[in-house]
Amino acid sequence: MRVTKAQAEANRAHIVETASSMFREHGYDGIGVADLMAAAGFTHGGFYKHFGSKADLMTEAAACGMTRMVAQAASMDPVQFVEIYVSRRHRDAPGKGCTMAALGADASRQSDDLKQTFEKGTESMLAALAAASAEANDGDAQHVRARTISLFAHAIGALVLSRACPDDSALADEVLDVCRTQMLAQLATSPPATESD
Amino acid sequence: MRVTKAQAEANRAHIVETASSMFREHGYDGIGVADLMAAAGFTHGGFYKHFGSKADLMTEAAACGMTRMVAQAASMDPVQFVEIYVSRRHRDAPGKGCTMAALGADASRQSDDLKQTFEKGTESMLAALAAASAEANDGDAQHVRARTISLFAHAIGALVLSRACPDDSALADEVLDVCRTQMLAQLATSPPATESD
DNA sequence: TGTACATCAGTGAACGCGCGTTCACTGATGTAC
DNA sequence: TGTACATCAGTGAACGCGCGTTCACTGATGTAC
Repeated sequence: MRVTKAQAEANRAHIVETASSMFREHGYDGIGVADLMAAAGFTHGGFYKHFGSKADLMTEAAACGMTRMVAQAASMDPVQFVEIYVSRRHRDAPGKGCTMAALGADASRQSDDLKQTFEKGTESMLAALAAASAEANDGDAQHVRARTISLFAHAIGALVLSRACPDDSALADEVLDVCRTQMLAQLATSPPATESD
Repeated sequence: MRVTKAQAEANRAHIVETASSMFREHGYDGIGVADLMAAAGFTHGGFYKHFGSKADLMTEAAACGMTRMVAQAASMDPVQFVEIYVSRRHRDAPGKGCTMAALGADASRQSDDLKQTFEKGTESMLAALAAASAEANDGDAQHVRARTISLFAHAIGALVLSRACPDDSALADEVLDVCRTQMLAQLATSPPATESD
């Protein structure tokens, strides 16, 4: 049952998107090629017509997930970003959320190829966040970048810490609330001249 | 070859400690029972004389790793903690480092049993960090706790983000440096009355 | 303090299952004339 | 525009390997007398 070239490309893209979500939900080792293909509506045999290996799909899925998140972040100011990112909604739906928070720790044990994708995605993310931030604090790009990196790391940590708690854990919610408040307070302060380097 | 009861307990503890380190390095799915036992100096057959399952060992290893870290943190003030935790040395040696940073994301996809261990460990960690912090800011325990949670999350995020980058990545180092600076600046400011809730 | 027996930590082979990957096959699509 | 043939996306069975777990066995330790 050969399929239109355009259809084949669409199918491939659909597999990548499905995999991106499933990997975030279950981790790279928590979901198999057969299950991924089934979730996308195919049988596992055709997998290698599209990808060289599961590792290749992991890389493509990471790039896909990062790109999608960057597109979202680009349309927000930092305050909106924090409110959406550091939320129960995000924490409870990793399949729809940030690839770095869900898979960053996994990536650290995978190939440099995959890590390069994470690094590139991070740079894109920082650019998107800094662009919105720069409007307020234009002038000191270095400083904006530093604040943006710190903000992103803080948000990731809040999600990781909150997700490591059991369901209905009071601490899990407290972590999100406390970190969100802290981050918003941080954003509210105009860039202080506390810079040293 | 039966072994002294005391020796058996020592062996068991050694397996747990070895596993704690190996899990942090390779992830829960990245290392097998046979390899863990071999690393501890045994063959895999005896594993089930000590543990009911691999999942049980995961929980014990997490508790062990957390306890060890809490003991370290208890002897530091927050500034020391930040300087040691948010460092290249820590990032590059996950097997000797923080269980939450290495396995928190993995834990979120595991049993509630394991997550409860992570939650308990986190509470102990917060207590240890807050104890040192409280000396300076005694009075407002609520506020100290909030700052401590935020600090810990920030530190975890910095490590996760840095580790997701390839070896010799400039961004990986930048993330650590920027976050460390930010966190130390945060600690330097006396508790501001910015509290709202 | 000895002796006989039960216990059980540790060994190494084996089992069974799941997973990544391969392969022969199908039949619609693409292409050459 | 038709026709004949090559291509190749997708199917489903099969392979081989690794992993968690089980089991029969060993022999030193613990225990009862």
